[in-house]
Amino acid sequence: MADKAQRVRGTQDIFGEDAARFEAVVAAFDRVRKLYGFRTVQVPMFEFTEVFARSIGETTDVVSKEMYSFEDRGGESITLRPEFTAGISRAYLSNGWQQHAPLKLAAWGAAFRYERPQKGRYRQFHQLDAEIVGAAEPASDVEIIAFAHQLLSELGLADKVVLQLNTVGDAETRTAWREALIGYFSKVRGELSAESQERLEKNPLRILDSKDERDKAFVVDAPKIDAYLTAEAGGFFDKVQAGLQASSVPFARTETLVRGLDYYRHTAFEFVTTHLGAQGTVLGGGRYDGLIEALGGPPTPAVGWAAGIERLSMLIEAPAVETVDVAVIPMGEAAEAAAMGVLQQLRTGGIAAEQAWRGNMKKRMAKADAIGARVAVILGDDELAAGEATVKDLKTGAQTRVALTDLTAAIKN
RNA sequence: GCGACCUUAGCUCAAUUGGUUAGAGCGCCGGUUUGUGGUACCGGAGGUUGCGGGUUCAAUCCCCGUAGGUCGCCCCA
Repeated sequence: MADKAQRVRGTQDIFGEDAARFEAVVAAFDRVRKLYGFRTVQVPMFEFTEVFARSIGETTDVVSKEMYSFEDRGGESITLRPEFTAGISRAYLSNGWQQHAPLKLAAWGAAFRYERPQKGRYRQFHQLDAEIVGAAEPASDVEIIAFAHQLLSELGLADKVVLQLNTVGDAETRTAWREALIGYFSKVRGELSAESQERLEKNPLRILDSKDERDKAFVVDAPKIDAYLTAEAGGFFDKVQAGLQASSVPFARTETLVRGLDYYRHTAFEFVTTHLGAQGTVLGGGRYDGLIEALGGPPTPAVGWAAGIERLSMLIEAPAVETVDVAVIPMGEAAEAAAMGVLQQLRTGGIAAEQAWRGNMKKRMAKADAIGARVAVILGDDELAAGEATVKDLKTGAQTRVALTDLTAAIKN
């Protein structure tokens, strides 16, 4: 079927139960976000390539080989967003949103990454995103993590995920720790996995969460960040942990948790599950105090997270199927014409209604069941002549004649 | 980017060591006397076996390529 219309690899057509799951996740996000005072923001789906290159880091995989970049007709290099943080930070600068700081923002939508598709991993995927820009206080870290925790709890995932928490320290800490790690791993370089030998050059921190047994043996005794934390960084992390405890948000200190993207400082966290195979991270984030500066702005503290909507969708219980309350069943041509008016009356009255317009009476009743209707409005020549309709309660089977003008009220009761 | 497995009706799956009209369930359409349902029974439509090539008298089944999916690595949500 070479000619059969085919969708682009790694994209999805979300429908039926999948669509209901997706919607349930977004609805929960929108509900909880309001409880925490996060305002919605819409930023472009594409930006100048430079926005992502400068903020995420030229050497990262995301930038160096996973972006959907193209030249537009004006000759500008444009990139489909691979994540939300860079675009939101850019918007913060472009629009002078410093005046609103600290600014709590929530966004959701599509993001794009050219990767090998797997379960829970797509080339066009969808994220929930939360950011607090312009707040250096550890309380903001606590708040945004509490937000994430409540969201996951309301999605029924409290027992399926674990919050892993770590700090990568401030710039000074990070530099010192990084040097120590490079020194330590360089001595055993030859015994590391090929991937980790490469990481040693590009991103030594990531050796810590390697899955390779050869690496794990050395990771155990690798320099710990706690020994390199400055007094300030250590104090910050203490306050975050205390705040989480006060907020009843359970977490597991995970010393090997590091961030792949360059802009992170201090707090790093991930909600991880064992129910999605290799795609364990369901929500991840941290503090990125260095990012806005990297975009050419003033030093601006910020903290945020992103969650994969598809991954969350796969974990939650299936939502109840959507139903339509009323099925209007006309029999005969005159009734079919009259049904239009009945439908309009019901719908404008706030009642979900559909018309069964195909097949004999039996088929139409079956249609009523199929859409989950609890009431059938039957319209035939008899009823029409009397200006009435037969209203049938599909649970009890009870039928009553109701004047057409009273239909909406009668069904609402 | 690397490795492995998978790909048969709209959906989920069958088809004996390659053998001649590729089956079932669900769904869909129609019917079981003319306006009453979620069950049952009967009938029907629907497939160039992902696509391309090769081996063979013969391929859904073997080989190669290609596209997509799945699992792992990498990376990450």
